[in-house]
Amino acid sequence: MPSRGHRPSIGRVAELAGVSATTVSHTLNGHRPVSAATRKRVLDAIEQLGYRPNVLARGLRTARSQTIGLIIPDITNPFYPVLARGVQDVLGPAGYHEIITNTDGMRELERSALEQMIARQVDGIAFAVFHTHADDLRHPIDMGIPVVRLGGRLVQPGVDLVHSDDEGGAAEATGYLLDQGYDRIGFVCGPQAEGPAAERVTGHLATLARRGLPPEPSLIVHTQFSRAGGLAGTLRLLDLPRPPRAVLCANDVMAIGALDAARQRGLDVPGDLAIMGFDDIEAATLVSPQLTTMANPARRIGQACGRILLDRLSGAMTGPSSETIVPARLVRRQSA
Amino acid sequence: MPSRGHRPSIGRVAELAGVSATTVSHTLNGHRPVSAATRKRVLDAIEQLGYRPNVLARGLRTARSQTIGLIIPDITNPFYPVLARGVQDVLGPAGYHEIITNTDGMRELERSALEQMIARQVDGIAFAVFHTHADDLRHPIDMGIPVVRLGGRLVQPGVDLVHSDDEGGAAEATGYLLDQGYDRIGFVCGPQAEGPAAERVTGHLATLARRGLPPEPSLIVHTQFSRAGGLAGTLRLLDLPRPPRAVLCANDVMAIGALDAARQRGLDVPGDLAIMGFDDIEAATLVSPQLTTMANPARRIGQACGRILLDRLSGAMTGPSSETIVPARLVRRQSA
DNA sequence: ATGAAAGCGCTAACAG
DNA sequence: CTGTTAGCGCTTTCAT
Repeated sequence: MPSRGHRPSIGRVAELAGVSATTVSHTLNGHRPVSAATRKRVLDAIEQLGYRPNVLARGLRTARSQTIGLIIPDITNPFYPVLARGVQDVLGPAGYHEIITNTDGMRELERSALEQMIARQVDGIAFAVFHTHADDLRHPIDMGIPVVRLGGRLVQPGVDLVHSDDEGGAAEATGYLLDQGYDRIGFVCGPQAEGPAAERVTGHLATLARRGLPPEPSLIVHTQFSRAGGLAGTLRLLDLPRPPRAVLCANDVMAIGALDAARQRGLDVPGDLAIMGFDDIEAATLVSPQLTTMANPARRIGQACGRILLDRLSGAMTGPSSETIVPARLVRRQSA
Repeated sequence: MPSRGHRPSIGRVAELAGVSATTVSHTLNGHRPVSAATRKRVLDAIEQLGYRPNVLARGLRTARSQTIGLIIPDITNPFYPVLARGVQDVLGPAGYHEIITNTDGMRELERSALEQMIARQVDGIAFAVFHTHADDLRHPIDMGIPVVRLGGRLVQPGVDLVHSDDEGGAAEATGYLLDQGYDRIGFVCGPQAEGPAAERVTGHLATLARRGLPPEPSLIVHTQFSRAGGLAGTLRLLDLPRPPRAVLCANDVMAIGALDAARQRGLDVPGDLAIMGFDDIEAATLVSPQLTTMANPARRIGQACGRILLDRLSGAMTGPSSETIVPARLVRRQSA
């Protein structure tokens, strides 16, 4: 029975087993052969004392903390937990843990989070923040810490980039609606296309162009990234002289607002009006009718991030920077 | 400019500033006076080298890692990120970081997570897992690590307990509906009341009893904890000879199923049928009509947990174990 | 107001 | 196959 409130050290184990600390160390991490008899004595001592190797001490010695830092705006935003889980899918089995810091999008907090990560000797950093100057990442890069940036498009030496294919996703969504026979599609976008939303507009227009369809400026409305915004934007489209029979929204929350608009006008969805969202949030399956949407591949992004970090840490990857684009996936729910 | 790939140590700083490591240490954490002149030289050196104290090394010396472990089933379940954020609200400002482990509800993973936490020298553990034997927590307790259990009702020496007031919340919800003039209330519950759901049934019945209303067994239906379950359960209630005009569901997802049932039967909500949920998930505001519900105080629970951990770590709290019950909050959205 | 030295728990040369 | 020794970066007596 381990004694209360006291952590046994490798030395205590060695003492009890009648061997040196070195031998205990090697039985534990197999860096050199240990005789079966000795191994058993060591293992017994460990068992008896309830010994667990001190990861911090090991890290001090080996200069590897087996920890990676994840810096995000807000774990409460449902996108990030999934991302975090994706990172852990890959890094967890390799013995890494992650520490997460929320910045609420404040630059000062982002910066201090990075310094904290350095102070904690993280082996790698996953940085999921949109608006950051390249300068802010200088310190970790100079320290030789691998940094992966999640989202955004800024290519920067020393920083690997992973993001979803918003452009391709929107292009696919638009193509899907066109294939369903809707030749005029409304697009409900944010105030001014920023971040991923900009790429989504681009993708939408790209498909129209590729299919030889002239872009109608009146079919693209700018509004808020919210349920109310989606409602207002859709109503504007429905009030057009020749309203579209299908609307594509920049995200699911706006699409839910579009459903409100349809209900308000007594339109059947998708009979009278087809509505598509983007992201595949949980609520997409909880509204009626359920939303057809492009699944934002948060988990895959996290996994890709984890793999890159692992490759950097093992030396399997050495280039100055890479870019990984994870495809969005069409999720059909409205049988239009 | 800091040199690439090399972390300066306290010794390097001391050297550059022309003082001893001791003095650098003390300028940093103010454990003894340092002359203004010296302080400036040290700070300059730190700035120049881009030095950050190694938290791991400090922890090795002080036997405090400034880290707490959070063990949960799945960060992807929207309840837990909010909980985690609550914990950080309190612990973050005190200089603690948290490492999170997902167990997917598997006992073996829960156990190994606990051992990992010990190996990482966490200063405290927040354990949010329903079905765990008291035995599993023995090791951390024996090591003298404060453990807070989140959810569940098991009172155990050495383990502080924090959970939401599911019973009181359901009692309040029932009272609210009665106050609205609904004298017969249907309750849609899970297969067999387990976990928090059991307390919610208890609370519901308690209010009925308190108001002198006889319990009608037929008004309590058992079904699945899902949207489909909520739909089926509500239909069963609506098919009763004297159907209730109000239904209270054990969670929001089921309540959304209840909305489906109303729509299917052409009933206006809340005009013909009032529907209440429990938890206040994001989707509660995204369905139509929005759900009146009892907000599960995840963030408050996390904060309470953080405060307890902090008190235990500072020695401000010393009893063998405590129980904290965080009230659920009524969120009115259907103006019935 | 400042330094020297020891030691936290561990791993990795370097012996044998 | 096993042990001795040094040292990772830091804090903390004990001196001065």
